[in-house]
Order: sequence, then C-alpha cells, then structure tokens
Amino acid sequence: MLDIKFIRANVDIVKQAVKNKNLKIDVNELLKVDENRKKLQGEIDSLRTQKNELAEAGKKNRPTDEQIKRGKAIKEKIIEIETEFKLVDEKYKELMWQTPQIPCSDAPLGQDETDNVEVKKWGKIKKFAFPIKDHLELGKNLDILDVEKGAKVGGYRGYYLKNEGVLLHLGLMMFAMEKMVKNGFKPFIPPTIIREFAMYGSGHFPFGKDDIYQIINSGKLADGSNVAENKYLVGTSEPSILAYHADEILNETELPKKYCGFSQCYRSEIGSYGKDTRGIYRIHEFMKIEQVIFCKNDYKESEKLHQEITAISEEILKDMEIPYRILDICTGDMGAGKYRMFDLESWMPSRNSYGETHSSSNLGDWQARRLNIKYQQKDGQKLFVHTLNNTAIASPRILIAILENNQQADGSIVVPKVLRKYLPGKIKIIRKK
RNA sequence: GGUGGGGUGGCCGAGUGGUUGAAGGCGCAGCUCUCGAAAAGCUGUAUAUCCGAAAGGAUAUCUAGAGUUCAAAUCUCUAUCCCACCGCCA
Repeated sequence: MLDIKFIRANVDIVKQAVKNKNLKIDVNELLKVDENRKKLQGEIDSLRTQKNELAEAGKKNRPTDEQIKRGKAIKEKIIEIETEFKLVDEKYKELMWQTPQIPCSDAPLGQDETDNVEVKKWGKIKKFAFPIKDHLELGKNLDILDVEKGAKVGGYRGYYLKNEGVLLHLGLMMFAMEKMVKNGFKPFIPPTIIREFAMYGSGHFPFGKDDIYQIINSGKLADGSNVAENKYLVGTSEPSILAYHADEILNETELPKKYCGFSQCYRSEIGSYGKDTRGIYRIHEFMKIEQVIFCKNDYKESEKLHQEITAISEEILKDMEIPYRILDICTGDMGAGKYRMFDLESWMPSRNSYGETHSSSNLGDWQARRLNIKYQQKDGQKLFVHTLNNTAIASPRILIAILENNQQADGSIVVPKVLRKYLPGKIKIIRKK
C-alpha cells in the first residue's frame, strides 16, 4: 500500500510503477474515488458538527421539541450521506490495497520472467560420467522418497519422505536454523493457520488468493453448507512473522529486528496444474525457514540488509556445495509489493537447469503500511518500518539439488559434509539397503 | 461443545445516557532544585483524516459491526478475542 498523499502528489510515478509491474489498477479512477470520498467525508463532518452542537446545548437544558426535531432531521441526513460514503469507501479501499510499491530504479525493467537478469553464478556444474537419475528415481531406489504412496494418500502432489530422506530434510532445517541464530536472527515457530488481516498485510491478499488454502470446517450447517472460517493456511511464515508486530510502534533502538520463522507451508498451486508435475518440485506442502527483517525507513539501510540476507542464503548453498545463480527479478515479475527482488536458483541436473530455491525481497514500507507497523525516532517522529524477507531453506525442493548433484554411478548419494552430523552414525553416503 | 466473566489511552485502572478524549496511578519528556544524580515539585504527554501558510480548527476512534436516542464508553443485538470452569481430545 502507498500513502494516498504520495499518490496525489506523484501521479505519474505511480502510473509508471503500475505499468512497469504489469498491473491493471486504474490510477485515475483511484484519484476520482479519493476526491469523491473526501467530499462526502467533509459533508458528513459538518453535519456531525451540527449534531454535536445540538447535543452540547441539550446538556444544559432539556432539549425543546424544536431541537429534537432538528436533531432528527440531521440524523437522517447523516445516514443518507453515510450510505453513499460506504460504497465509495469500499471502492477506495479495494483500489488502495492494489496500489503497487514503486520499484527500485536499479531493478531491471521487464514484463515477465524472461526479462529477469542473471547477476551471479557460483559453483562448478558436475559432469557425470554415467547416465544420471532424477531425484524421483534416486529417492525411490534408496527408499527415502515415495510419491506414489504420496498421491495415494495425499492426492496429487502428495509425497512421503522416509528414512534418511526425513533426517536429511530435518537436518537441513536444523542446519539453516543454526546458521540464522548465529547471524543474530531470533527463531520463531509461528501459527500457520492465520487470520485474513495478516494475509492482506503481507500482500498475499488480494493478489495471490488463488494460491492460499482457506479453512473449511467439515461440519455442516443446517442447510447442508460448509462453515468457511476466515482463516487461512500460510504459504510461508512471512505473514505470520510480519503480523506479529501489527499495530505496534517499535523503538528505533531495537531496529533492525531480525527474525527467522520455521513452519510448514501450504500452497494450492491452482493455476499451475500442468507445470512441474514431475517429482517434488512443486508440491502442496513443504517446510521452510524464512528470514524476516524489520528495519528503519531508509533505503540505504534496507538495501544493505537485503544484500545481507541474500548472502546468508548464498552461504547456505555454498556450504552444501550446490551450484547456484542469482537473478535480479524484473519489475513485471516481482510482484506488486516489492521494491527489489532476487531469486536464488540451485542447479538441478535432471532439469538441466537452475530451479528456484530461494527468493529474497525488499518491500520498503509497503507491507508496514498495510500492517501499521511503525517505529519512533529519537525526535518523536513515527515512521513505517521497511520489511525484508528471504528463504533460508525450503525443503524438500532443495533435496532435488542435493540428491541429484551428489549422486554416484550406483545410485547412492554422497551427503554434503555440513549435513552429515544430522544422520545417524554421521554417514557419508546413503546407499541402497 | 456447555457455562460464566471480561475487552477503556504506551501500561494499569475509574467510569451505567448529557460538565469524559476520557479521573487517578505508572511510564515517558521538559523544567525547578542539585557539583551531579536520586528524591521531591511543576509542566507536558494518543492516533488518523480533512481545512489552514501557520497558529489553530473540524471529525472519528473506549475490541468490531449494527441498532435505540435530540444525545452512547455507558442501553440493545451480532461478531470477535481473552480468561475461568466443565465435557471431549493430541
């Protein structure tokens, strides 16, 4: 969300951002609605002034019949204008929720993912002297991954992790968590069933509604319909962590606040039916450790922190010796709320390409405005914080890279050194039983 | 699922229709006192929107929404959250 005053004063900049981000919101309409809303609000205010004056007079003496009559007339007029105001206000809010963050001028301009710019590559891509297997085949043979049973029980895109697959998966979480704590991030396990406001706050609503599961109680009402609660399953712990400070005024001295959230994540993946159907690349639930930062309203600082959280994720990939690249995401692909965004993609041999495993974003104060998160400066001024987030680790998707990059001719897997301590006996190689 | 009790400013807490944007306390800021500090005293201390160059003014906000009334923190209804006890349960 943007400041309406900023929008009024910088119409062209906002329009340009809408265009660059490939959005449809009509800024002229917003301004018209805003103007109308202001006008109606003014009318209501002056009527209420009259009402209050009348009530003030009634404090001293019992109101006369004449005054009561006037009061009634004013009341009716207020109701009439308020009815109109509500309609206008609804439209206003709807449009305001959709106003995009102004993207950083350094971000590449572009329409979609084909315009993203590769800015870094790390690691040596292994050349295998034998025909490689993909993670599905490797996982099945080693009895650590089973998507057939996953589909049988969990449905399309269900999966079971088993044996060392589980230990590897949990080890990854623990490895990333330890790294985060070492870097001064406070660990959180947040709620994964959350209320609507938090979804709006992060910007997952109204934009990404399709991908979010809503809770429906299995019990039926008398008319046979289901009870849909206004609660949702998170797709990441980001909204839960952000909303932790909703409606709060933080102290400047406590910033930046660095948190990491560990949670199961749920994604409906509606709209991507035909995409990435093989394996565990695109699935309905996974575990993730997410980095979240609240910092001062200062792009110099938030951009520095953006580099920092990106570097932490790079370090995690380097520690595991997974080749990766970094994409500078273009304006059209970054999402409405973002100021700057980098994706980290890990090398996945079976895809013969990189696949997204991390996503690092600076949102400026766009989310903080939605969630009303401020901080007070020494001089007393209150400003909205900047917020940032990035994946620390998300599994099992990352297992694709780990299994496939470390496979041996016999189908066994060499465990990355940093993960060995999470396996019993600190085994170096996962072999077929 | 059942029953009962609650939700007031940064915090605690008073307040059952009109003198309450809200007593009192705490906290915080400034000043006085002091070599300095503590203590004490004094003063100040919400947010949002609109109008205004500013000073300032208007409106709204006592969980939220709806209603009663000339007038609502206060009465009614609904929702919601918290707490307690019972039932069920990992």
